[in-house]
Amino acid sequence: MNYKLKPYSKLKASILEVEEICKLNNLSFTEIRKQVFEIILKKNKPIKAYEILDEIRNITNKTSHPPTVYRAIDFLIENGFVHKLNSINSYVGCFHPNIHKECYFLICKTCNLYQECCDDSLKDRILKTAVHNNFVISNTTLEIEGLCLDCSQK
Amino acid sequence: MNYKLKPYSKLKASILEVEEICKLNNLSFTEIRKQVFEIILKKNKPIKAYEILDEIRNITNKTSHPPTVYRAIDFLIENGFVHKLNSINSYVGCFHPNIHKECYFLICKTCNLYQECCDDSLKDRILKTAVHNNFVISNTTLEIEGLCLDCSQK
DNA sequence: ATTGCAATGTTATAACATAACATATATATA
DNA sequence: TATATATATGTTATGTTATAACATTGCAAT
Repeated sequence: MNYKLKPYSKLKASILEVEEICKLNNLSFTEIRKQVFEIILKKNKPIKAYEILDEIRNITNKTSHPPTVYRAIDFLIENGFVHKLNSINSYVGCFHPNIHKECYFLICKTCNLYQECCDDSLKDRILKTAVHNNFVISNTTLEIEGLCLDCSQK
Repeated sequence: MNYKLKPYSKLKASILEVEEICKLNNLSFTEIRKQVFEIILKKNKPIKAYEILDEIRNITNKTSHPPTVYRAIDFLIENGFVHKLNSINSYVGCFHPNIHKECYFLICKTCNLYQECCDDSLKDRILKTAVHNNFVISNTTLEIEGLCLDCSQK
């Protein structure tokens, strides 16, 4: 059955999913990594590294430092649980960690909400373009900035 | 006739073309802006802002500061003469300043060479994806990192 | 000539990210 | 179980990228 999850459950489900993936692949989903992942998911919008750092400090009451956060982010990105949006130096959780590492993004300039758009024909088109240019892709950044439906109607 | 230009002429041609565009559109292509543009073109690879700054200091024998460079870059980007590659915080000259502001890029991880790929069907596909998501595009970042033909054969 | 505006100069600092080394914790192996 | 090894984290310092804010200059319009 395909029922909707409440936001809270959705967050919890994502974490459980990632825990599962890590277990299966022998990756250590440590406390810090879990905290950072949860912070990113909770925000539900692109979040900055130093914003995460502030959160970590709040949660743990410790004087954490940038490398702590950046290392956790690196781990999460490497394993496809989080993506970086280069155009705005921010990080977002991945909605389909099981399916793919690469995503394309629509980012609303006004409300900051983002959508992953994992359109296969787009992916295909990009691949074809690369092939046409004799180019071997290792990593694609596609970020579309603009206005979402709600904001474009205001 | 469609003959090739020597690199020097090509650079000069680009500068003349931009001068022309500026004249027609009443934009002031000042000395600094011209210098920065020329430095970017000469490098012929993605170049960093502080690299440009060093060059400017060399050329002018003055103690120039970051804002000088960033302002010039802003001007050049705004008017479509230069693009920023967000994934590597670098800048490149635009090959078709007359035709469009948006370009897509193939960036070789090994030799750093880049190609603009202004494939219409790709552009079309991106637009369709946006429309499908009720999204109004203002700005698109598409950067494909990987290996160019030469480097992939080594 | 004077006013206004666009461009540049200058100082300082904000925002983003990593190097390098010390310490702790987990895991594997004898 | 003790020891070695690798992995993860703590900590300090610094590197890199970018902008705010205000002063000055130079040109253009009235």
